[in-house]
Amino acid sequence: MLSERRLQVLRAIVQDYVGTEEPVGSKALTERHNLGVSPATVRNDMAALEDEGFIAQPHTSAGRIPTDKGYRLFVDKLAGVKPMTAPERRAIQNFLDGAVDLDDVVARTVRLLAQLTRQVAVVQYPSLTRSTVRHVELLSLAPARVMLVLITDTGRVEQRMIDCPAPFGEASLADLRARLNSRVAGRRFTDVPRLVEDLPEGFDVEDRGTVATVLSTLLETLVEENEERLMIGGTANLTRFGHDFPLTIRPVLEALEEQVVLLKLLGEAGDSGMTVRIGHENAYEGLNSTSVVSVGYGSGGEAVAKLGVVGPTRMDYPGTMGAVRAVARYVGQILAES
Amino acid sequence: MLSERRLQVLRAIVQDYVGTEEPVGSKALTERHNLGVSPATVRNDMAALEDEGFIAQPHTSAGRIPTDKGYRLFVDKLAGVKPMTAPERRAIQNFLDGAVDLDDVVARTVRLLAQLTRQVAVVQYPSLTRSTVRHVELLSLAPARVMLVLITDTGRVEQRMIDCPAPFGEASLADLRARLNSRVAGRRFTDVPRLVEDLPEGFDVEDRGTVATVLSTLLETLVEENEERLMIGGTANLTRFGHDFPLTIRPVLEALEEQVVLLKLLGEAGDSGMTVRIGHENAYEGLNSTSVVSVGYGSGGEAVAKLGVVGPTRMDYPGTMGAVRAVARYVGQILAES
DNA sequence: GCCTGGCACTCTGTCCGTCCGAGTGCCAGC
DNA sequence: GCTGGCACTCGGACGGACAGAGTGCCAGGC
Repeated sequence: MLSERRLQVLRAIVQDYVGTEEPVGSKALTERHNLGVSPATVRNDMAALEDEGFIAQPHTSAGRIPTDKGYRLFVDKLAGVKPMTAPERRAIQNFLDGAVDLDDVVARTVRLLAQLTRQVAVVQYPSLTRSTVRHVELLSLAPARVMLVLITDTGRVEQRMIDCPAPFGEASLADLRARLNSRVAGRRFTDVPRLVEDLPEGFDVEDRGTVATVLSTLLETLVEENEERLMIGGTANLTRFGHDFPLTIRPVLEALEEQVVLLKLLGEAGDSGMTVRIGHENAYEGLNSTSVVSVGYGSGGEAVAKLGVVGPTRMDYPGTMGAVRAVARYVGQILAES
Repeated sequence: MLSERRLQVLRAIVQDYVGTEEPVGSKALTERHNLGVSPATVRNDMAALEDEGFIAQPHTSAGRIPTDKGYRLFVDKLAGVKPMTAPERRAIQNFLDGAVDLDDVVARTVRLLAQLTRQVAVVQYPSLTRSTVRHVELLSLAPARVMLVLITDTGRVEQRMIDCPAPFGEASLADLRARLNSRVAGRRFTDVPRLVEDLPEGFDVEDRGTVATVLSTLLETLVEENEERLMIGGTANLTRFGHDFPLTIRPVLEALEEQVVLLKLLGEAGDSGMTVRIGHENAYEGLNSTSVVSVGYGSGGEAVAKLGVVGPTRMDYPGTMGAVRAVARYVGQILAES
């Protein structure tokens, strides 16, 4: 186990390195932090920390920089979450309050997060699987062509075109619409399959094929839309990434374009509480020099989607975590109100 | 007026510079192109071209690089559009054919363009103003709450929540829905205001307020959605931008996040035919070192939106223009089929 | 036993002078 | 009007010297 002072030294190293972006040496450390010991002592501590793998030297006779493991310890044990100040909170709320619809909420959230953290922000659209049905609408566009429109409690709308196996009258359509809604309106998406299972039985034989087609399209929509959408922003902040530009930034930009990768990234994060993935803890190779801070958000107590930021491992963790948490909380409130 | 040979020299300079990314000198030029004259002669020509402002020297005793004006001349007079090869065309078509809905078409187009041109691709969603109404749906969510859903012929769906001034019965709603659709279905969006103008007159006095509210929301939707959406991709290609990274790339990334800027950029481009904006021809300062190649695309003969790429002024114009044109053409076909 | 000051060592980044090559502009001659 | 030749300029690469920062280790003190 590391002594209390060694932990303090690690904390000081992380803080200084995050601030200056340069390897930090023993002398500078004692000057900037009241450790109450001499540089020589700190050197011994640093040697120990290096042995344990928490810090490393870029090259002999340079200062130390934290390793992923060092950041991990820092985040877990040494740093809290820095709460937002009151003015910041007000600014967040004001900014989000202006949103007019779901797209706008998400867009504003991305902007806000990127601005607050000065990093790349990622916001997942509220997921279908966890939300509830507000309404299902069926529109007859042609005798054997129906459009299915699905409206969720978060204001999201999905539509699908359906080619029916047989012509389907307006009356039958209205009937189906009514029955469908009476069963699923207000219910969770995950419950829908069970709830509509026996619906075709109530219809005339010649209509059953169409009803079944409509239902299976509805169920498909639920599944397909689990490939959820997301929005990213603040990519310009990548330019503050580091010195050795093109090589660092390129894989990150590539990863950000792969929604699949990002969704997996957010998905891996725990459902409740904040998750911080540091450097190599990220499964995706291109993000090995980045950290991802993410958290679920939702309108009720439950998370319906996630949001977070992607930044260099050398980031201000307490501040970033504070901003992410605060934004998630306010977005949740906004969603609950609408 | 420049002599034929001087134009050839300019063309050679542009081609070489685009290929090597390095200032090109007189000797190298005569070696790589059959100009039939000696380096000394070429030097004279280059001096003349520099006087006219078509090329410039980064510093004394270096080779020349084209100026924006030089690229302009190159694009206008010296270079054609390089057509895609047959296999390329097939690949484009195959790739786009797999799309399942409008979002997917746009997403695939962005990907494709970015890949073909190795630059940043921008694709505008088909515009509402130029498309036609497929269907307008009204859903009663609560006694005095209605959801308006607008479906376009390009498959796009927009929804708005409406708080009615007075409760509005199901029967009135169905009535309004029917009348509204009979008037606007299949019509162009620009014609809608005129077509619905006198609609409230057919309703009971107590319903007229609500009808008017619904109509004004519909019209608002048309206008608001003129702030059209777009999708970008291939930002990772920015890493191939140049040597002096952070400074060049940052403003570009910032511009790309400002949809307003991009939309204006595309909007400024001419309605028909391909537009190439080179360097300082772009009004937005951050894009002064980039060129934008854009073209309209649409399902019929008419353009419903635009797409294009953003890249360094030092780009392969003929190839880029060929790719942009080809993609626009095939996207148009896809939209026409669906 | 732990902390401290001192010392020798190592490595990087920088500065400076030199050198080389590429490219230019100009001029006289064909 | 083209060409070869020539002197000139300038940037980039190379290499040595130097300063600064940081380290590891050791002997001594609390």
